[in-house]
Amino acid sequence: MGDEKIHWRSGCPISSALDVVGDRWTILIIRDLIIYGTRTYSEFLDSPEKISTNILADRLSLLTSLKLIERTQPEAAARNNAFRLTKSGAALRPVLLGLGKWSHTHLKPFHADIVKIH
Amino acid sequence: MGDEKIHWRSGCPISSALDVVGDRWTILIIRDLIIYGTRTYSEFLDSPEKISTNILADRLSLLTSLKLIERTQPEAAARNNAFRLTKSGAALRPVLLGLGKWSHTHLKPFHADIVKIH
DNA sequence: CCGCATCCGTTACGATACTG
DNA sequence: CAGTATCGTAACGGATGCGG
Repeated sequence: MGDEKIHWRSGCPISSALDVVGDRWTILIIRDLIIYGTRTYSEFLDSPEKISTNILADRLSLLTSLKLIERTQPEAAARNNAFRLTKSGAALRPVLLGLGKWSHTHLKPFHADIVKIH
Repeated sequence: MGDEKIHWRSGCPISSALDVVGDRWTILIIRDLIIYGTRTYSEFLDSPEKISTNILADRLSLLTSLKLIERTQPEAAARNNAFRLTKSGAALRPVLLGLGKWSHTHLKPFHADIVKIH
């Protein structure tokens, strides 16, 4: 359920960051939290990229175990619950903004439909 | 071989950036170019994370077609060749530095062996 | 209903062997 | 040395089931 141990490929900090967020979906979940204020499981499912339920559950579990996100009411039932960023997760904001800016500047020739955030 | 079309999941710039560099290896190749001055195929293979030959060839081909990197001597034979960043690829530097900094600050509790770059 | 877990076909990865 | 071919394995992705 997502909390299987991470395989750290090296001691390089960039490599280690990718061992955590270096897949197609994890950063999108963090984007939803940082930029769009997404909070619940079904709100994440509504994002335009259409993550599937098992992947979402797996990543939420992993991000929780690494303390990038946490549940707003740890004691409450799942249906009443929501997620929010921790300081650690929120600290990824400049990275995401940098990615978005780079994308908008350098990927336009290959993907004309890229829009600006906000 | 790597230049198959990219599937753009949405118009979101962050999502689009991940459609290009959102896997475990692509950013490491760019890291090698930006931070360690790696230039040749065999030098990439020597990185501590040990990318395999087919993945490396595939990613180099993809990054070339998207003009994040280019060959230093396009006309020369493969064995005499090397890669370098284009402006577009080099523009990812702040993103990589941000990732490294985040990692060093927030991943230490889970991976004590993280070292600093340089 | 909502938040997952499970099943299962398909795709991507990763190690190794091999070729020009 | 710079790749390509092959093939076993792991991850993904969609459908569905199920408990609270």
